[in-house]
Amino acid sequence: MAIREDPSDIWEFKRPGIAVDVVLLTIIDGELKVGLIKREEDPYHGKHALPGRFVRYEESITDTARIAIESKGNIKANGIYLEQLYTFGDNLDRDTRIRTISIVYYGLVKAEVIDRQKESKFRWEPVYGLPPLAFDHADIIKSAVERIREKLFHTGIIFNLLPNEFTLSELQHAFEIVLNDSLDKRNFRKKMNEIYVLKDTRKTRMEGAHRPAALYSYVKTR
Amino acid sequence: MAIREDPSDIWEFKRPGIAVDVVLLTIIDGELKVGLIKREEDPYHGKHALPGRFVRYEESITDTARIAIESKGNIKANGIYLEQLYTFGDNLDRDTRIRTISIVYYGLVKAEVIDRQKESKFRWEPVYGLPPLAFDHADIIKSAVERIREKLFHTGIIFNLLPNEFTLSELQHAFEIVLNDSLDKRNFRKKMNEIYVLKDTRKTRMEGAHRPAALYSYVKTR
DNA sequence: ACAAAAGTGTTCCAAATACACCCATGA
DNA sequence: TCATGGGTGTATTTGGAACACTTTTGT
Repeated sequence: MAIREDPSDIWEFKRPGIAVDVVLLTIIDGELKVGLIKREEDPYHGKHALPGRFVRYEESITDTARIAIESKGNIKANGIYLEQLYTFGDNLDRDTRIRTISIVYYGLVKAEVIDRQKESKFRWEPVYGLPPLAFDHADIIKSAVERIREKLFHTGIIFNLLPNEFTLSELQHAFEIVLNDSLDKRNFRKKMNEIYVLKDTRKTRMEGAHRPAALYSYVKTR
Repeated sequence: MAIREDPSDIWEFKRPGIAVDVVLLTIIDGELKVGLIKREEDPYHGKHALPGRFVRYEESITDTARIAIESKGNIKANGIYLEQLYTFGDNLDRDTRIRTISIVYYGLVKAEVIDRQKESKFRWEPVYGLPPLAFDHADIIKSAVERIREKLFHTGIIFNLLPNEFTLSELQHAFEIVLNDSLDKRNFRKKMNEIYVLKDTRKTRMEGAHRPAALYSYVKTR
C-alpha cells in the first residue's frame, strides 16, 4: 500500500506465512474460559493452543478469524464480538517449520451460543488456571484479558458475555469474573447508571428463596 | 504457530503480500511532523504516503520497520522508539495491484538525529495540516497520534521526542504539541513530579533576556 | 526600569470509595 | 421465622482544575 518496493518485486522473494489466531473468551459456570485446541502433532504435542487459520489471498483477516472460529470451535461466528489484539512476527522460530506471522484477535462469546459437546479437540479451559500451552499462547491470553479489562468501564464490551436480559447481580458478577476481583454493590450500581443506559424490562427473575431480581437489557453506553 | 492446517499446506494456496508501514513522528520548529514519501507512481501519483517495506522471510517485523526507516527516511533507526499500532488487512483493494496486509508501526524520533537534507522524496510534513495522502494513511496517522496521547501521562514516551537534557518548559511544550492543546504550568509541573523521576542536572540554559531555566534529564516513570 | 520566561501553593470542585440496613421470597 | 440474595443513600477521601505573583536575567 505505501511507497515501498515495486509490488511486482514481491513475487521475487520468499514470503512468510501469515495466520490469524483467536483468543475466544466466555463465561461458563461463573468462570472465565478460553477456547483451546489440544495439539496432536509436534511441536508441543499434547499441549493446548489457540485456534487459528492461514490467511487466504481472497479473505479479509476478520473473515479468516471468523472462519477459524466456526471451523475449529464449532460456533456460529456471527454475533461474536471480535477485536484485533496484536500481531506477532518477531520470533522467527515460533513455528519451527515455517516462518509465520500471527495476527491475534480476541473474541467474546455469549455462553448461550457455544456448543457444549464433550469430547472434541476444542475445549473451554479456565483462564485463571490454564493447562500447559503451546508457543507463547499463555502470554497472549493474558494480554487479551488485560485489554478487555481496560475497555470494561469505557465500552459496552461486557454485554458480549451476557444474555440479552440480565440482572444487575449477573452484570456485576461478569465484571468481577473478568477483573478477577470483587466490587462494591452500591458503587457498582451507581456506576452502571452513569456509564450505560439500561432498560428495565419490567420482568423479574425468581430463582431461590429470596427476593426476585429485575431484568435489564443493554441500550447503549453514555 | 497455533493449531491450524498442516503448515505444509501453506505452499498450496496463494498468499497475500505482507508489509510494514511506519508513522514516523518528530517535533521540528515547535510542530508535530510526520515523515512521508511523495509517490511517483500510480495509484495516488503525487500524493504522500507512509514509508514501508515488504517483510522478507528472514526478517523480524521490527527489523522490517527499522530497515524501512533507514532506507526510506535516511535516519539511523537505532534509538528510535518503535511500537506496533495496528494491522490492516480487511480492505482487499487497498493496494490495487496485489492483496497486501499492512502492519503499521509508529516511531518517535528525536529531532537531533534527523537528516535535514532538502530535496528528497522523504519529507517531514505537519500533522495538523497534512498534504493529500494516499490510501487511508491520513486516518492511520490520526490513530497513531491518538495512541500516543493515551500513553503520554502513563509512560515516558514523550522523552523520545526530546533531547537528553531539557527544560521543564520544553517538556511542557512537547506535551502541548502532541496534545494540540495548552496546559497549566503549575499543574503540569506538579504532575511531572508525580509521574516521573527527573534529575536536576544542576546546569541551566540561558537564552534570551530572562531568567535561565534549569536543565533536567529523565530517570524513570514512577 | 522594563520586558520576558522561570518558578512556586492554595482553594475549589468532582469523582471515587467506604460503609449498613431493609425488602421480598421460599422453605 | 429464618435464610438468602435484591435493593437503596450518605459521608469521607482523593485527585484534578483553576488561579496570580515573585524571581532572574538581558537590554
